[in-house]
Amino acid sequence: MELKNPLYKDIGIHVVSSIFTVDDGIVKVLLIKRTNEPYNGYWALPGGGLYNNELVEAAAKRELKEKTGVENVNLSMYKIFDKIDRSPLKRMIAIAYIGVMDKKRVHLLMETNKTSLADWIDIRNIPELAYDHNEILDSAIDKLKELIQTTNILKSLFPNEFTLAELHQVYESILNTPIDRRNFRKKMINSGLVIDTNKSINFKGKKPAKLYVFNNKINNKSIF
Amino acid sequence: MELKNPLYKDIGIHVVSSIFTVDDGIVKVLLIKRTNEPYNGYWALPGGGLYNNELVEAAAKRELKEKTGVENVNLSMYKIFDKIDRSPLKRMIAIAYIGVMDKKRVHLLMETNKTSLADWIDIRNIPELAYDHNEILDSAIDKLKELIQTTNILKSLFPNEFTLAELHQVYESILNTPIDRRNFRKKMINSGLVIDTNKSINFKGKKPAKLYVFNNKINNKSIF
DNA sequence: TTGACAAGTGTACAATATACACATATAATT
DNA sequence: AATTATATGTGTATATTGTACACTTGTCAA
Repeated sequence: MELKNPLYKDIGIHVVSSIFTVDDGIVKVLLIKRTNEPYNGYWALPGGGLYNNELVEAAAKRELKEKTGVENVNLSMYKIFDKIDRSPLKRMIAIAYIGVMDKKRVHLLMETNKTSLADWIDIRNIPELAYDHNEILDSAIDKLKELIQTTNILKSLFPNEFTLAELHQVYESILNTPIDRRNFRKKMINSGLVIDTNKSINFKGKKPAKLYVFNNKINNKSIF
Repeated sequence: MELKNPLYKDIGIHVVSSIFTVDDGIVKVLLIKRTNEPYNGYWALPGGGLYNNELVEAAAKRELKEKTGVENVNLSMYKIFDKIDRSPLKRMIAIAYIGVMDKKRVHLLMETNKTSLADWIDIRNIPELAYDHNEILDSAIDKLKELIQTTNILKSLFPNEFTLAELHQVYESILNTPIDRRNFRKKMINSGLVIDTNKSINFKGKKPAKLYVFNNKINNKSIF
């Protein structure tokens, strides 16, 4: 096909991921510290350029592994960031993904690899990020709030068994609002998002708590 | 920034739009007949390449106007289509948009312009389309069903006053299911999506029907 | 045995959804 | 002028779901 605009080939495609975890009630996002220009020394969302022979989501996963060491994460595309000047060197269109991980199951590349040092950062205390990544992260947080109410995205945070008390605390942390404990239990069970395993776990001095797992089928209506 | 993959610059970005209308109860989509290779003679969704100096949504609007004559349409990005071989000549990533138009307010370019002839096609009778456009259109139809229940996207179909009977017929056509007339009315009014104008219109031999307009604020919870 | 603790369950009330029936305004007919 | 056909407009009883709130239970430690 004939292309009208000679600069057409000069648009780059980036993938950017906002990976969240909940660490003892604190919602955190996975950031990398840049060690080269542009934005040398700034924190940024992990991401990078798309290769010609890979799918966009595969690129997001590859960059995530290369930059942070995190792998085996489910990603959902949620938005495109395309302002002309959002990257200083050349036009870059960012395709943004969102994901959730269990921090404890991840080994971060804490040694400096070619470009980055990764860490989990409290979302209530995000510094000035490289590029337009503050804007990308803000919209990812909004999307996360939506996704935990309509999908089983938190399955990645609790890949195995969990108690409803643990899940309750995560919902309150992410939605940043108190939720009645008893109604939360009813809604979670009725929504079909979680399944009773008929097993339970003992904590010292407390009544044993039932263990649940996430359902694999994805629901479609909002829980709250 | 150093790019690892020498083929990186060879990925093209396409925009593709699925524009819907409802014509006497029939849901139709705006297609163009291709008049050059590849897929010469096939129907296709209107779209084309992104220029270096324009926003993605602006490209979708520009291509829509060039290929069909349709302008002043609100577009919503809903998905990316990125299979490696979805376009035969070079790798093309399609960014897909959805929109709604009042057919009566549009003058299509029915004369052949450089590449296309446009027409409204019944979605129950879609032919084999160029590229992966059947797949793109199918997912657009699903998205349309979702959007009419959570946004005022149908404002484009009824930019001015309308009766609830007219709107009711459109909902039944798009959702392809009967909806109780009285409950539809209550939900529509209570949802805040529509506003009573306190005006009415007379049809021969029938009780005058109240006229409504769409609210500009966008709701966020499903109506049905 | 008792107390502390968080887990687990129930219930009354409010709000919303659903199914369904009758009254009303207009124009054409007699 | 009264009657009729047609689609508009409104109401209500019931079921379902959401919300607010209180008591009971199982374990460990004192």
